[in-house]
Amino acid sequence: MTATAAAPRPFSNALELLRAAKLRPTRQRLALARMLFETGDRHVTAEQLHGEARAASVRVSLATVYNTLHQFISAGLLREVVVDPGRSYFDTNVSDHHHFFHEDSGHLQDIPGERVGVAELPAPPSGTKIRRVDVIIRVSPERAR
Amino acid sequence: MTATAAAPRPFSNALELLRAAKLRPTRQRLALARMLFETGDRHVTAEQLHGEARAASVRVSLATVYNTLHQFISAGLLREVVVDPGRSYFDTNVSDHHHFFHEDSGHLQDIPGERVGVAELPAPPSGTKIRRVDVIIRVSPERAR
DNA sequence: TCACAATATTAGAACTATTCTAATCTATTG
DNA sequence: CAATAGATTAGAATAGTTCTAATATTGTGA
Repeated sequence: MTATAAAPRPFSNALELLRAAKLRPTRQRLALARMLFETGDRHVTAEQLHGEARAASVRVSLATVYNTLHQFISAGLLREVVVDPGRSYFDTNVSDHHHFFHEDSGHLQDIPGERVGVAELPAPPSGTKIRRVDVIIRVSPERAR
Repeated sequence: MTATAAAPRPFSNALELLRAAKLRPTRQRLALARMLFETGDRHVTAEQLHGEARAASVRVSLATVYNTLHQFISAGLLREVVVDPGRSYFDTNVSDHHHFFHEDSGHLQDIPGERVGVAELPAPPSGTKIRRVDVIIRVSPERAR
């Protein structure tokens, strides 16, 4: 049993990753994939990523950034984290984990380790199935509020 | 020690509740408070509440619905639940509890009992304080997806 | 009760994040 | 290298929410 396309990460490079996801390796997708996956885990908004791309002289439209992010989600390379009304965060860490959300700065941070979990997970309402459990720990500066 | 203004709920009526929150009992606020608090726990969006009001022939603008919801949040009568990008839910249950979110229908539901909690709550990042812990269990119809 | 000041409400404009459209461009395949 | 399927784009459109500034209502103190 060797490494297969189903494995969620260890892609040595963006090109491989796009191939595995059956997405044409266009200039834009390659650049975005590199920005997202070649550094450690990241939490970005579409606007942030777009800004970053332009700052790096990658010519890409905001529409393409959105398209690409959604394609990456469908491919299981990315997941969306909902913490702020009217702003979507995209998380490159797709393993089971949860988040600290810094309410003042809007910064999102993985909770390290596998230490957080829900005690006594309740049964889902009948006829439904649990798709995901999100734990958001909202924090703000000690003295604030 | 009799009932005081600090107690979060048992208000027999909307008028009392507004008084305790130091909000003038205007026609609109009274109507909205009744719709929100005189039946059991509710989860509504601003648009839903607005529609309901109009259906009940309460003349109130959407702007006022938003203003009022935010004032109720500030007064601790309501809390916001963030589960859906670009849509805010307002929850009349302000006690410690968590939610099932039905991804297909957009329906939000309290998880009954005090059974859900986070095991081994991690320490917050230094310099910060935990303001709230949200657990969202996302469900969808058994067969769907 | 009345007049006044403080507070609320409103319609509609504005704003933000996101999605859509349909025209143009690019990658892949034979 | 031509044909075609798929990708990108600018800009328009949309959805939810907030803002603005004009008007209306409420509580108060005489």
